[in-house]
Amino acid sequence: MADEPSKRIPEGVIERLPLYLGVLIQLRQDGQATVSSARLGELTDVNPAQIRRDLTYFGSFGKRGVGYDIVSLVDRVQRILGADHVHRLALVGAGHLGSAIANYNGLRQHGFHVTAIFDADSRKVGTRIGDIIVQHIDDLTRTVADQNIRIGVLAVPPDAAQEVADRLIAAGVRIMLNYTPVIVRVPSTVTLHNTDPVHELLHTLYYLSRIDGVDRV
Amino acid sequence: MADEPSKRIPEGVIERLPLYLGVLIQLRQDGQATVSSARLGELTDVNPAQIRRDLTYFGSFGKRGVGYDIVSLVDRVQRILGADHVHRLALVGAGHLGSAIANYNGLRQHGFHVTAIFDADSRKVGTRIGDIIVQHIDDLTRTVADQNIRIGVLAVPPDAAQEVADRLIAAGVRIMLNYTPVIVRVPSTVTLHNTDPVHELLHTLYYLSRIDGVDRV
DNA sequence: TAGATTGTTAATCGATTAACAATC
DNA sequence: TAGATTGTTAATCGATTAACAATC
Repeated sequence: MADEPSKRIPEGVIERLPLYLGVLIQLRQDGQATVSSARLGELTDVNPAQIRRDLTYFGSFGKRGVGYDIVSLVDRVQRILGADHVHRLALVGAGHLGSAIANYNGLRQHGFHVTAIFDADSRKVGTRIGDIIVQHIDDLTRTVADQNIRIGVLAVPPDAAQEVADRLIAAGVRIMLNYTPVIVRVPSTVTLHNTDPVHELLHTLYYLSRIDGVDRV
Repeated sequence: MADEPSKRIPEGVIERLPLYLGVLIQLRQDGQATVSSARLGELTDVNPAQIRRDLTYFGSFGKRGVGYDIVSLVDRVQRILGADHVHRLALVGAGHLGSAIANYNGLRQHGFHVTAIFDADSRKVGTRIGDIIVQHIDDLTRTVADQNIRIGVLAVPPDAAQEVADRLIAAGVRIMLNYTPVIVRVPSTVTLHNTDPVHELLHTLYYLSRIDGVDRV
């Protein structure tokens, strides 16, 4: 593969690529042709030198004196991330959170297609969220395997999290997004990403208590 | 303040504290009295030396040969983060995502009380989510100021994000959780945290494409 | 050419971790 | 006491950034 890295790529680089991509797509939509690392730095709050360095891990995509061609850079970054083709998603949990995720347009724009939704509540089974009919969770293993789905999203109640995760993995899922507060155990072959609003709030909260006195109730 | 740090605390330390806290609360619930950094390391996937180092930024809370007293460590970490008292939250957007957040129990358990919900859709105004009656977004400024709310959550459509953010900040919000894919601009006095499932997926996706061949459609 | 901006080096900065003396 | 585990130092590791030669 042309984009295959020669050295180990720092985690931080991979975290920033989606950020660059988002801004680049925006610029492309605005009809811009090229962009400098300086401008990209303003738009993303990242040091321009860092942007240039991040990109050179994968090749040299810019033109000295000019900048980066936006259309081709979008293309390169998408290829690096593996976002240049469609990925099917299995969503487990058809509650408010599940519905929000299934209806979120941004996913489809980036090639993420939710093609299966599961719930344990039989009253929800058979209802539709967008184009997809909710299936019973007992059909998870078969459907995920049949559709060859590699990405799973956990939007279930906490006590179901680990069991559902195990089932998804057994059915072939390799990437999991966990929207549950539970610490889910996965084998090292699976990439797990946790999103808990509590963690995020607690984290930002620290800075609040330092900045101003805070009203202690 | 007893917990006031003497040196600059690395960002990573603050990010890990909520993780430790979650596990510690779990252990407390299980009736454990003490925990070693080794055990905490297993449960959080963090190097034990790092846990010890992280904690010593704020004092020495452990006992050599014994470990850490769980009850008092929970207390200390909560105080460090500012999670030892109640924080009111303003939630903007009463759609699926907003409902999911408002109904999420974990928030309340950590002292985060959603006390105001706003929406621009007049059909939603007056309806109830949990205990809270949805207000029209035009009441945002007054309510947020009156209730002295410092934390805002953006769960609105993308094109409304920046404007709502501006209103929240003008009304006194200092911490913002952005569940919108938009890059929101905030003054340096405001702490912003972005959560976009697309970014998270793109990020994990990179590792998938390296691990196995991936089925290119 | 003159001006702009990349790609890359080298210096700096900061974070992680191994190791161990202190001590419960 | 002997064993366990902290707190802390020092070494390692890795990431960020300033600076500038290359070059469009």
